[in-house]
Amino acid sequence: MARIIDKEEKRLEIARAAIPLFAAKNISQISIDEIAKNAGVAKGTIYLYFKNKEEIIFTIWDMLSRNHEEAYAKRAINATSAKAKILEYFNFNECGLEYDKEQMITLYQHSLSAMLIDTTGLYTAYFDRFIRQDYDLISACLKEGVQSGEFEIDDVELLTYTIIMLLKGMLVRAKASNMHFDEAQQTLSKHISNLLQQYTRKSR
Amino acid sequence: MARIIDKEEKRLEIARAAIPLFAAKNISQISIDEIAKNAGVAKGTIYLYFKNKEEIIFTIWDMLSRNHEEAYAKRAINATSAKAKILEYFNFNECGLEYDKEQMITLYQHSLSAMLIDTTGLYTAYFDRFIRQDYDLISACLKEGVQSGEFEIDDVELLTYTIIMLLKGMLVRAKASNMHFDEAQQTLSKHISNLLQQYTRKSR
Amino acid sequence: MARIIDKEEKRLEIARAAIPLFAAKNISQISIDEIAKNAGVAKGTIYLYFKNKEEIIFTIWDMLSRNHEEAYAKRAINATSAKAKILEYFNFNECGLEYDKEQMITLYQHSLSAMLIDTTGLYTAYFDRFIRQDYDLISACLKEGVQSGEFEIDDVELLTYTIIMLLKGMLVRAKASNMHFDEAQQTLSKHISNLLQQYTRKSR
Amino acid sequence: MARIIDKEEKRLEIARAAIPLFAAKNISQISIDEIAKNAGVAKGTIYLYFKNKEEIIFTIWDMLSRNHEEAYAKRAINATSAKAKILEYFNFNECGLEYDKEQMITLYQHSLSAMLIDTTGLYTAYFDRFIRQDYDLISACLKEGVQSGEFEIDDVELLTYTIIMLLKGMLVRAKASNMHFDEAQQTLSKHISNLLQQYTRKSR
DNA sequence: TATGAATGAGCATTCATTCAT
DNA sequence: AATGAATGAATGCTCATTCAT
Repeated sequence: MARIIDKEEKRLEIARAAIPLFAAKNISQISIDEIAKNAGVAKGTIYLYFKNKEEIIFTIWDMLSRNHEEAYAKRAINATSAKAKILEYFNFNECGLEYDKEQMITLYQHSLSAMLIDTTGLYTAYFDRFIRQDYDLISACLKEGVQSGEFEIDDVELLTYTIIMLLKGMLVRAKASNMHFDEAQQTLSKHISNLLQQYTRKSR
Repeated sequence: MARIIDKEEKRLEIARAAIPLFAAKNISQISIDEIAKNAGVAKGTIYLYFKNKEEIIFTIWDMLSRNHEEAYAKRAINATSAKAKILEYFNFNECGLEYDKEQMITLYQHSLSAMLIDTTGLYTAYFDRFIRQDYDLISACLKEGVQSGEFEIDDVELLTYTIIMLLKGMLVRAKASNMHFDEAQQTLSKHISNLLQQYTRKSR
Repeated sequence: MARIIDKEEKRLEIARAAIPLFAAKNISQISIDEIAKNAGVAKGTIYLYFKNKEEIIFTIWDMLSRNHEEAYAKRAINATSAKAKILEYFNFNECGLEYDKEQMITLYQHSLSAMLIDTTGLYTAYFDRFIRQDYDLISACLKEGVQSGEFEIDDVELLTYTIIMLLKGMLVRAKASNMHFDEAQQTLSKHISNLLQQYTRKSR
Repeated sequence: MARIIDKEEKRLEIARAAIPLFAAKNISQISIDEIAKNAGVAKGTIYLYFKNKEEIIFTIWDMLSRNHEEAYAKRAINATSAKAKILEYFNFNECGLEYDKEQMITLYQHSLSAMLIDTTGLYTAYFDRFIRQDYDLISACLKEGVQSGEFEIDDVELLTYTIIMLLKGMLVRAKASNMHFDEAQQTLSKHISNLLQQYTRKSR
């Protein structure tokens, strides 16, 4: 009998151990050797769990994304308005209690960076999936808000994309202005809140 | 004097010759050798004009930025409203007739990417300067619009940043959705136009 | 006793399962992992039956050699002349019905290749044994032919080696010219037949 | 001005320096590092003169082949008979005075080995070219001999290939029997001589 | 007997930069 | 000013073999 090992758990463990590395440096600047040492395994062991370096970063992004989704699912229940729901979706405070928030934002920025120079289509496709997810949720909220009379919106699609673009824009600005997580989070919320205010029915 | 101009001209020539390369590939994927061959000079010669690879890309970005500024300066004269002025500022159609538009947007995306993973602060500082330029111009326009009664804006700074973030967000979205220049340009204009509409005084 | 037979049988089974692999690729390009998967056992199990990778290929070559010997033994009975006997010895058509002929010739070529770059002496010694076997049989046939008046040969040893070298040369030529088994077999037979013709007593 | 360097000469120098390595070990067992150190240059320098490892070995083989051709051209003039010409063609004694003969035969054996396991077609194509060269020369000699009445041959093509195959077979046998150059050379000559004797017109 | 997780040495190739000419 | 030959550090990935279970 071979050693009993939860392959999936070990996989995630290795990925988790690599998070600080990926948050500190550019993907291309991180060597498999470093990742292995950080995870406390040999170089070859990495390849028992991941096909290549890219798969590691994708795994990390998946973990973060799932964490965010789960955290949002819990909090969304308490959201009383469509606006609150959307703001909650863009609240990255409570997702991934276990992870450092500064690391999280950096990872997000790195994923954005990787996508922007992607020539293989791999990163682009991966990223596009997330944009679609965001699109579905936000447009659903907006439509719900329109239905309930909370919002008055001519072009829901347009506004949905405006909001999505604001998030990406915020990540860029946060990096350029050297913002910390909290400031970036607050600024983003303020922007979205202010934007939605414009579409909120005044007569109520 | 003539010498200095010659030297500067050769510098720009080398940089210009490298534009297609930088538009086609990631910065890290372009070798000095390629740049030298494209410029028709020897590898060592590159180092007579540029301290390192990064200086070349900065030079290119400077060229593009200057082109855009100049093109905008010409067109801004004809803009009758503050809104028109802002939209004109985000019109990248006429700047740099000599450059391919698709290349331009790609270069912009690449600069964004480089900034997002910058650990030296070099790219970040460089990028931040552009954001500040944008900020100054847009906020000036908005204030002008408020003064003239065209707009009604509570928080000019906030709106200024919203607009700036929309541009960055558009670049990200364009890459993720594999948009071509024209589509991206039109979409951006529509977003900004729609946004400014919300702040346009209705009673007129 | 039964145990031992079982063990030997499993050994051969693993080796047999590896034949297509060794025929398709160079020895150094085949991993133990592949061999294990092809045999339906775990990697570690391979090492219970073979000391190392080389032992596997030796086992395969032994199997093929034995098959050929057995097939020849059956057919040799019907050979009426010394010439026919020799030609029969170089007839690889009926040996190893179970194996693909193209695979067999490739395996032979690979063994030749391995021997030619052998620095350990392991492959060389192994190969030399086969050459000796061939030598014994062919020279015996030739002597028999001389005795019976079928042949007229000055230097039996020389002719024996000429024939042996023709076989090796044929394998080389078959690879270089991308010949299939049938063509190679026919060409070889023709060469040997023609050669022996020169030593056949004409006055009969 | 850059240093004046005879690129082709340096290329050959590096290749020449690698000969003992390629004679001592299998191609795949030789690292670029070793080749560089043997040539007294840095690893990267190798790639200024060769596209990859294979190009080095091909260059070496080319050198040997050219040497042999040149040496043969000189000696062939003195050959009085077709038989002498052919034997001279298979005399590797005087070609490449500068090279060690044992190394030469080993290199030839290694080239054979590489071809026999070639799956890319690269080595096979390279090798096939040499076989064709041999074919052209030998068949020309044989035809000449037939014309002059020296030989009586039914099937020149067949005999040509027999001779070619004998050379390849000799290389294999030399390795298997651990022969040194001189012995192998003499044995080969004897085989060919004896073979051609069979086709020599007796009535003269 | 059988497993399969873990190991870690080994290697071709690229490329920014230097500097002798 | 211009050249381009030379450098050598840096790295992802494979795989035979071991060994705890």
